[in-house]
Amino acid sequence: MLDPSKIRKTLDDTAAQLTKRGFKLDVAQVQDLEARRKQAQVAAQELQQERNKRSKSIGQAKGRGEDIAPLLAEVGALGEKLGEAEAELAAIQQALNDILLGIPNIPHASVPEGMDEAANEEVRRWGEPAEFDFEPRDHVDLGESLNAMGFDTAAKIAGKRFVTLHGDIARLHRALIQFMLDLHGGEHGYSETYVPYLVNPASLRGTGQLPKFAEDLFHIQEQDLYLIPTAEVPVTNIFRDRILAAEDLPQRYCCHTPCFRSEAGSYGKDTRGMFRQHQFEKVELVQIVHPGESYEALEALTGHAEEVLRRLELPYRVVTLCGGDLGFSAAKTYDIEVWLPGQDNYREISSCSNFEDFQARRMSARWRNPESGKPELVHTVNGSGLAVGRTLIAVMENYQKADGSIRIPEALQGYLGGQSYIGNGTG
RNA sequence: GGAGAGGUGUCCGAGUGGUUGAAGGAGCACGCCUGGAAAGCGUGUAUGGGCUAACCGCCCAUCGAGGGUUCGAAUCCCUCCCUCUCCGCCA
Repeated sequence: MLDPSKIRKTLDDTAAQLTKRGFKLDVAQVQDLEARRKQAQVAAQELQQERNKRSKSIGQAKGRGEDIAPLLAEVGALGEKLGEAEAELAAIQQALNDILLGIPNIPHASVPEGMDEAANEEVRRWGEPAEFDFEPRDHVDLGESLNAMGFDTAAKIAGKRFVTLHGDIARLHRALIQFMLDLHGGEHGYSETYVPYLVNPASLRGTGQLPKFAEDLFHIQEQDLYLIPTAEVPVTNIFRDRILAAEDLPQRYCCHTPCFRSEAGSYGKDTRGMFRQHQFEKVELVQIVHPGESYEALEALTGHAEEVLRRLELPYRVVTLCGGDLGFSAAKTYDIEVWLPGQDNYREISSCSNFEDFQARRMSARWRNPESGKPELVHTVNGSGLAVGRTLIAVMENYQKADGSIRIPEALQGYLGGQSYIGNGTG
């Protein structure tokens, strides 16, 4: 959420900044509601003040043993008028709040102009895509020939966009999780965390998935709980309604969870394989930082995610998302894209974002600034480090051999009892 | 799941309808005292919002959440959430 008083004071400027991401703010509507809010709020508060004064004097009269009947008569229809004024104010505030909750974050000045991914800017590239002296296969072919991936089986058990993994591929999948957690926890200074996979609506409102993006989530009606679409939701909400001491910043968490997404808006997109699934594993990096340090934190966090790919020796590039491609809550996002020989393309494997105070305001996550002595909003930064399913795909496709076997990256061999190949081949 | 107890400010804790935004204590900040410190004494110390160009100031809201009763609710009633104790069940 943007700062309501700032929107009020710099409405036109705010609207102009939002056009960078293709969002049209209805300035006239906000102005109208705001004017009505002001009028209604002043009216309601004056009536409340009147009520408070009279009630107090009734109490005082009663304390002195006087007859309060005439005072009660005087109050008359005040209560009714007050009720009406409060109801009117509540309705206006509700309407205003609905609009406010639906306004996306303002893109940072360094975010490139543009409306779709074609306008994203590549900032760096690492590694060279390997040359194969045979036609490289994609992970679906590889997985099925190894009898290690079951798309049909998963469809039978659950439905489309699920997978079963077996044997060494399942072990490799698990090893990737361990490897990532050890790297971020052990070397990058993140504290490993375990969280609920079901969350309440307030948590999703805090990070920005609700109220606008309910159709992307799996919802459990009976208890009104949602399956998490990313660990970002439960981890960031650890700090909802909290005030941290200055010395508690920054907070850095790494967290492995499954993620659940309905993929409602992506029918027919990436339907082959396990690139886009309803359920996937991810190791998430989350930082709660001093507002002056969030952009340094974003650079550092992106570097931490990249380090996973460097250790696995997987070629990748980093792009800055343009305004139109930016997620709802983000002020700036770097996508990390890994090379996939099966698609002959770089594909997203991590998304690292600075949300500035957008999420913090929604969830009232604050720190006490010693300079002012007052609670002020923190900044939140997070990113995937990395999406595990996609990393598995990348390892399989980049490390495949002509006979369909897969070499295991050196960084992972220790997690697999020293094993160096998966499959029938010896290399 | 059954029975009971409870959720108050940074923390502990009083308050069961009326000058209570909230006693008292702890903590913290500043001042006095001291050679310095401790102790002692004094003062201050919630959050959100509105009016205002802004400061000062004034006002409104908030005692788990949401409704209700009342001129007036932290206090009474209802619903929900959470915590604790005992019993049952259980990975």
